[in-house]
Amino acid sequence: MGLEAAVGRIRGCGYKATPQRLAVLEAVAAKQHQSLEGIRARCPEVGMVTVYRTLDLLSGLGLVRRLDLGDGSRYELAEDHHHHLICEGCGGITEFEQCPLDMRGLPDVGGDFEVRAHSLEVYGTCGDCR
Amino acid sequence: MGLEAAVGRIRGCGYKATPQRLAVLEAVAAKQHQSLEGIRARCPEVGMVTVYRTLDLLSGLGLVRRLDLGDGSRYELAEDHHHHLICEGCGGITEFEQCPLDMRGLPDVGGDFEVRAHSLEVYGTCGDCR
DNA sequence: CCTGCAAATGAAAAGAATTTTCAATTAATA
DNA sequence: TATTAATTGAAAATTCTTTTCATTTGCAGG
Repeated sequence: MGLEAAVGRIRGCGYKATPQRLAVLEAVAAKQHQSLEGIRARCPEVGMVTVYRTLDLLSGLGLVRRLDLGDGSRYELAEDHHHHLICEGCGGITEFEQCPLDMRGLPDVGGDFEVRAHSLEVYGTCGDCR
Repeated sequence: MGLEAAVGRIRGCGYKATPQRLAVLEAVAAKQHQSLEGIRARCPEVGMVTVYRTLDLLSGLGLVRRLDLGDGSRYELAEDHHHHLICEGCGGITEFEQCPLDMRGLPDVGGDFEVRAHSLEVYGTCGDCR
């Protein structure tokens, strides 16, 4: 999603597209899986409080996704559906698009439970760390 | 895993099986997916600091698992391999054992990346909330 | 069954992280 | 361009977590 599309989404939901909000969004977009600290460093002109509030807002709008991979919160641009490969050696995070799930046959799924989304994290050791 | 087995595991790793540690472990075991607050309520005789330290220890020993399902940290007894079905309506959490993953064919997996574990959370709406 | 000692505990303090408050500013509509 | 409600940011408040350190205790060895 481009910047203008994001502006549209923000305005479309009745919020203002302020420079601070766009700066935070761009900071998140600059690199996937950043911590709050990393994001803050990329938009130092935006006050801390506003960063917190904006990440909440953008998460609520579905523009940004909050991750928890074991170390505090991280954020990523919510563009495509993907999962994470996390190396326990170096902490590196890789994304992969291919979705190895087959929900058919799950007990409740398809019956009572209506699936909206899912998240999958795979932990292990990457080639370099082995 | 029974209580004695847990005591064995704690002692076996060179730690003391104190009443506080057992109380925290039992508190976690009383109900899956409890928040810190919930656990604390089940062992009010144990100091807050000790609860924090004990959960760290038990996680490290692999007796307890820390979850993050969107709202702060939750804890569960690390017994069997299972995944979570999370209802976004009522917040209810259901476990399911069946593992709908087929990792074969994943790009890096099986090649460079050595998988140790994975976690899968499925979000949606349960029957009651529909 | 005692004893000694390193490990563990808990209270208080320190330190982080996050949220609230509120006056001043600003985006967007008419 | 004027108006207005939303937004911002600084400070304060609150909440969460960790550190410190004196006291207590589990448990291995005698």
